[in-house]
Amino acid sequence: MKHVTTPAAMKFWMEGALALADVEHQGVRIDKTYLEGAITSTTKEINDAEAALRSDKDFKLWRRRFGEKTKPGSYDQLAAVVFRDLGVPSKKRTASGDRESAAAAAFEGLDIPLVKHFLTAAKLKKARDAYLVGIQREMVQHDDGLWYVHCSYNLNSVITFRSSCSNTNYQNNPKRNPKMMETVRKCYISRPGYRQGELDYGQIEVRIPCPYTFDPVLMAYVCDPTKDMHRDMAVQIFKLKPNQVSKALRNLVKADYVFATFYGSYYGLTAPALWEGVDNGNLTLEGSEKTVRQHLTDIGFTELGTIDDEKPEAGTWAAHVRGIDEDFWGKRFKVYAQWKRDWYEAYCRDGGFTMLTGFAVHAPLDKKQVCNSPVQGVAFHCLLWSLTKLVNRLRKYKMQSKVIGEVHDSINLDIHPAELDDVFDMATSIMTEEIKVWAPWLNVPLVCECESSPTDGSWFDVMGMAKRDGGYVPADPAKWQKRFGAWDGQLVTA
DNA sequence: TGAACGAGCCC
DNA sequence: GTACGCGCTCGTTCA
Repeated sequence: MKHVTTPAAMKFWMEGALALADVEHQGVRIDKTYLEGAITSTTKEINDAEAALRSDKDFKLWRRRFGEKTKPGSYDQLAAVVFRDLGVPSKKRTASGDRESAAAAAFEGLDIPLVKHFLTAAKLKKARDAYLVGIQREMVQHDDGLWYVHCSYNLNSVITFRSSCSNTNYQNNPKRNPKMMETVRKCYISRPGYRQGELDYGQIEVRIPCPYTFDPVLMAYVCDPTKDMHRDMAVQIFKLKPNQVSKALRNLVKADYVFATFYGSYYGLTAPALWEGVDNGNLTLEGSEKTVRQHLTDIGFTELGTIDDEKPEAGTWAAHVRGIDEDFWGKRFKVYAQWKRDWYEAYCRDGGFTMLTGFAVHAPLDKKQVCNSPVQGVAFHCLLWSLTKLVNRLRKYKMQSKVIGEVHDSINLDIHPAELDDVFDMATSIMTEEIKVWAPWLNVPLVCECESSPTDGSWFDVMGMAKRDGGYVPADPAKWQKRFGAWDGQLVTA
């Protein structure tokens, strides 16, 4: 057998399991009073949204079709009413092809109050039932009289050798939707007198491809802090000057083009996503009132173009993005593209591959999985190695700070205020320097981003920290001041 | 009662 | 020649 998991990888995995057991044992403190209030108020909002749904003029069609079986939470029923009774043309079908898709994306660009009320209620129900009620079900009282959840971290359920988390899943708490994020993350609070801390591996998903591919362009992007791949791609895709790229447009390109394309997407999916994305956020050019949509019209893009087996018609947005794809893999990241071909060919020849961390894989995978899983797996292994070191070192030095969670590329802690600088220095040393001894194959630097809440803060309250004059302070002091008042440094208030 | 499915949240 | 990777949890539907 050519590919065999190394004894070192086995040992690493077992030690990681022990460290995660310690994380599970610590648990995350829950604000029980806030949680109960949030469930009550969210329930009220759900009732209001469902009342609006029931009194909508189109709801009589729903009644007529489903009668006593009417369920205002049913996506099946929503699809029937909208795409049959209202005669709205559907853009896509479900995976099985059984019916029209009723996912939120299928209604983009439509202004149907019935749908708006349904989706408002659905989002609120998600927040309440999957998150708030999930936390409530799992929380337990400790001897200190306070309430905690103890999630399970699993190392045996992910084919890429990442971790997963269940009961409840700490790894998918809302972050993008501001209201949902606030509602849910305020449940997770610090132990009395502690701070919520977060240690992120910055850009790890574009750094780990470097030791596999040695792509010089990618390596230059992650080694030079003045370079910005997402901004560059926004400039190219939207034909702008760098200073016209807003943060929101950069984020759109980052999520819906760069990452999607790295993971194996293509213009057939990314072109429509960008086309609709500029309208969803009503994006404008930086320092201007002009919308990105108007800009696209001005430079001649007035049609998305069709996505089918044929090449999209010249002059359409789809044809333009197709050209971007060709440049992306054919020129900009051509070394990465060649690695993908070589790596997949070797997998087919050998019946498997071995990750940089020594994990052998023999599973039947498609090309995307073969090329993505060694990157995602190894990115997580860097996190797990660091987490294990940190857990063991905090114990060794009898420190009071505790690791309480992990989200693939970040570590969450309850940090004792007196230990704030020490924990951040220790973590930075482990995550950026000591890791190089364990991972000598790293050919680009790894970076650690430190975040903290005020003392007694919640997960909602964490903000970026920066080291100045030997100690850590808010990276954006004005923002911190506005939200929390004076920076409380390492003052011990408990 | 349980499984399949569709949906939506995370990295 | 190909068409976004990996999870967990929920409600609906149906056997």
